[in-house]
Amino acid sequence: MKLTTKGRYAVMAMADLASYSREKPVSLSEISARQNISLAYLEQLFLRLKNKKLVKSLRGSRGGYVLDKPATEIKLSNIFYAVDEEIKTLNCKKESKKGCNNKSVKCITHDLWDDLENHINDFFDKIKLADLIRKKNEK
Amino acid sequence: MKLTTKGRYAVMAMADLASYSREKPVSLSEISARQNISLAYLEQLFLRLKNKKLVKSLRGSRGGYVLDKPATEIKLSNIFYAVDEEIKTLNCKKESKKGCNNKSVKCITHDLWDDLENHINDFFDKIKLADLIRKKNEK
DNA sequence: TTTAAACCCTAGCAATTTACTAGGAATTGT
DNA sequence: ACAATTCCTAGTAAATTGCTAGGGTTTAAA
Repeated sequence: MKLTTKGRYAVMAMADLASYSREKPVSLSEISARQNISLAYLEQLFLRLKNKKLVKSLRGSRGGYVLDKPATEIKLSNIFYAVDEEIKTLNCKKESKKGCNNKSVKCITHDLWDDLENHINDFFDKIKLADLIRKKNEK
Repeated sequence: MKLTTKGRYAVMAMADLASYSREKPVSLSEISARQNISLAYLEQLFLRLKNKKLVKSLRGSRGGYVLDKPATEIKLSNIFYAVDEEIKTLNCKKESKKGCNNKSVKCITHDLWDDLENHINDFFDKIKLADLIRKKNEK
């Protein structure tokens, strides 16, 4: 069970953006340099973040990105969702409450994995981008 | 972020074992049939579970496995650890509290991933095999 | 004493997923 | 004009996953 770079990088980049885009947009090459993430990979992530209205882009020279809403209103779960970082603990269907592994009954541990998924999602639901920045500045 | 079959199957198999091995050992082919997990794959998992003293084997005909300690004393985290299902959220080193991504400073989100890891581990530390069985029987 | 049912153990491998790279097009400030 | 940027799609090497294969060894029971 491990976090992929998609989710990890997306949160890192958003935190970077939130820290540095007070006055002017931040270009991906800046973020790339500061966070050590390849530029082309960042571009892919920001396409999705833009589609989900988490960031706004300013094209052309001196362009870049800014947050599309206050950092206090962006949950980490929003970021994860935007870049398709999925929390998947079940292979049986979630909706159909019975019928796992091609059987007619719910598997023994079905509810367990469901609980785990909720447990993790709660974690990301509770934390806002602003919380990350605050923590960083406190040090 | 997804759970691999190693951890998932191991917990399912252990829950099955705990439910059915009251009087006599349970063979892997029984578990394989009930849980829909390939026999050869189960064998691999049980080798590890045995090494970590979570189950005891009885070889030969009519043999099988039994729990090596009461279901109340087996945490899900023990099972995960036994089969190497790792919870990994960081790619930077955990011990060295600074120095992520080949840089000299801790990355912005280092503590976040650390917290997430603890959050997930807590979940598996709190739940015992016996809890799964109890839940199942209550229904 | 033979046989079958079980555990024991290692190696290998196909399919999938991940983590990118490549290559270009469109936009805009200077 | 031109340099810096975002925009967009494809492709692909490496790693990981989820097994399978194939041979042991042990033991109860016929």
